Amino acid sequence: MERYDPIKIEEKWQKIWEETKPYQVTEKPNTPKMFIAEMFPYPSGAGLHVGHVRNFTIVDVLTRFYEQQRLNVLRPFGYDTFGLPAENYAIKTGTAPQDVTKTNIDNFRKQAKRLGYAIDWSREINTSSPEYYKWTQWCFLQLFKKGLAYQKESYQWWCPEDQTVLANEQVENGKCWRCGHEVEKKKMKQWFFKITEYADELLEEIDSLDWPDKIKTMQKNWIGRSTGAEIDFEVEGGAPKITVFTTRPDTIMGATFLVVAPEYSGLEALTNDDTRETVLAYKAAAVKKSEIERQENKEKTGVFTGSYAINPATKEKIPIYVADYVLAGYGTGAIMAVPAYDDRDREFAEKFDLPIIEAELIDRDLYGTPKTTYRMRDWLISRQRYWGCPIPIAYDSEGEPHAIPEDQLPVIIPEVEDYKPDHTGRSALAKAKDWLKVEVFNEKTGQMEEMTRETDTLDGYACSSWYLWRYVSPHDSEHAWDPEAIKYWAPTDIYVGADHAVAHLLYIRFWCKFFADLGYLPFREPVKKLIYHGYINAPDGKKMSKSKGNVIDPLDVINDGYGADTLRTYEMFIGPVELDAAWDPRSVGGVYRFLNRCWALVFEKKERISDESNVVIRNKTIKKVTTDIVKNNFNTAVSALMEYVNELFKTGASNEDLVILAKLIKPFAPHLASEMLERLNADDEWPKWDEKHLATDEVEVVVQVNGKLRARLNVEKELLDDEDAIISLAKEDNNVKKFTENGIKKTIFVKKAKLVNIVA
RNA sequence: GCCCAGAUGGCGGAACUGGUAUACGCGUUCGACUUAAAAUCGAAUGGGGAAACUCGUGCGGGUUCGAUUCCCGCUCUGGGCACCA
Repeated sequence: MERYDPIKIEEKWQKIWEETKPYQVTEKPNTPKMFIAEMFPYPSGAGLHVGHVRNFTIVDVLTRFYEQQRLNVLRPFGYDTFGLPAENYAIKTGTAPQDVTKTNIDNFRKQAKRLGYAIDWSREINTSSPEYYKWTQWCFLQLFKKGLAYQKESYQWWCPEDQTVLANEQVENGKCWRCGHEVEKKKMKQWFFKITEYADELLEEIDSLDWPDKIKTMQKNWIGRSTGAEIDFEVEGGAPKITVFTTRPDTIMGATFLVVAPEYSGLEALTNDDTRETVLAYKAAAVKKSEIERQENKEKTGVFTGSYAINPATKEKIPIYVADYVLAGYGTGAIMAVPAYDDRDREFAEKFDLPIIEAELIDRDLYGTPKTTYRMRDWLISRQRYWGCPIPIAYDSEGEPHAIPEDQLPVIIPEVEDYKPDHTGRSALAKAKDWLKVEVFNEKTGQMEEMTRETDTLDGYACSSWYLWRYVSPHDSEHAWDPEAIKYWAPTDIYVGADHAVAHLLYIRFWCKFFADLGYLPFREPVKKLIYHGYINAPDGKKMSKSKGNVIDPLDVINDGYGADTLRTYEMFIGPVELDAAWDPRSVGGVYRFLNRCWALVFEKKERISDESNVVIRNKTIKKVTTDIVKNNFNTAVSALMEYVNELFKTGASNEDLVILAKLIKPFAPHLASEMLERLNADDEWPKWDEKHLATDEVEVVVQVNGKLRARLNVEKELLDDEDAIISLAKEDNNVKKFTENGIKKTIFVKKAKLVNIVA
């Protein structure tokens, strides 16, 4: 008797898929398409972890499900390869990041193939390959040409450990998202993408997206639109007027002082000989404070600048303070303080003994001009790192930036000896002296000129802001994406991931809108449906980590003899897709037993019954599994299959029963299903259910008295249409009679629930 | 502090649109097979009770013939944001 040997059959089918390439697709104009992708992985040296497997398997289940329905399904794969881990490894060992990356990609590819994913391997992309980042640079230049990539000198988050600036989104609790070191503020000239240009559209289109509410809310909060007004305050003694932003212009009668941020540009002009020293010292201290320090100590601090402003409503003379509770990057960096209406202002007023006036409210538009501001800032994209996409810019002798012409792309990352950034604040690219010099046409002088290249590289998020579109024509050397192919495949129908709720998912929307405006994309939202799945924790419920020694390696699970099908099916069965789950080795065994039973039904139990015997459960199971997969209830889809198999064990199985089983299980356990289908001599086309076979001839009607279950009646299906007959049957039941001795007030029959409730 | 999500057996979790709470899996117990064990197969399994029955979905109220589901008020847990004027 043949035993279920997953290792053997998985090897067999993986070899077949490698040779026949059944998942390689091309545009078929008359066939409906489906474009499904996961958030592509960063290929670490550790290889796939169980979270990757959950991510990729969700995509695979959907891919196979729609493929079995004969849709034209694009399911590509790629690697997000720029970034610090490879670079830090390079610094430590002297190995080129290019080489480390290649090794890791090879390993990831091998492991993904071992899991039997239905990937179109001809479309693999790698963000650090020159043929890819050439087009990342092209994207940058489009933004640059439209003025949406620009330079600005400002205070920025700086990670002293990684020697680079960070975007707002990359600072978590005042610490660098990569190394965990506390970040500082540093004044630098940096490149930005003007995402705020699209703030309104990014906000307003959120509601129309088929995305989890959690993510939608996070994005709305992140953009943080607030409407209010800007109000000018004249300053006594000739210093420039101060414009404040407020959401409560109606409270101006109660504004008893002004506060400006430490980084406020006109700060020094507000000081006098007596206050200058203290004010500048306060500023220096505030700027130096780490984010952690700011958060830990929320006690209000500040100093008087020495100047007074005139409240335009009351004409009163009010003092101007500098305090770090006012943020330079929001609004105008200056506020009117209304201690009677604002808790923070009150705190400050109490501490510095400033007047608190419960003044009357006035018309909002009397003294200000309406203004909308956003919490979201422009996206800082410069990184002082070696292992990133070089920014295709060169500077002339005046320090003015010029685009590297598109026909000179890609700007290849130069080879250097030492990948470490030096302490000039420039990346290791600055060490490639020959590379730094480039001849570029200067449109101002009308001449070719030797210029100096930009040494910053792009934030890795730039590379992942357009990769979904690259998948449609990954080897196109003429375009970032082919205009015809993008029309057929994009936008992405289903996108699956577990991270990047604001950053990546906001950036990709921003670029989509930008390129739609340029006419390169025929849609304005890149992702129709987003599946945001939970993490998988260790059996002890804690996060898996190398240091805790509680990491489950998916390849170990496979090689222990369970095989890829068990691993895949288990991870779909582990719980609701959106929730975190804890790994349970014993449940893995349960899933393995289930697959064994599927095998046994086909290969060990040879007696077959008639196709009619199980027609009801068969149709029910088809319906349940189909609708569950559409709703992404993968755990209950697997449960339904388990129930079906348990039933087939009890009743025996017909040939048709087994064919249906194999087809339904294929998205989860494709190797086993292929083996079963081969034996049963059937194709894998997704089955349809027939509504008329969803109920048996005899059905059970539940009888309640006062909402409590008192009897069950078995009646002919047709009798459900006869309410009076059912109710009299129910009343005749002996147990029901016992509870209705004192008379019946009312009866309720619910046909759909097959339920009678008698109110006694 | 603000916003979001959640709380169901010993455990992970099911439950359509307000209609039989605990599907499925794990664990446990018993039985079959075996010299034995493992594997496999079968049965039982929310608490109390001999049973009839009764109590049960975080807590307290409410609406309803009927509430895990809807409403009000709490508690706790997870996540996000956090001096955004």
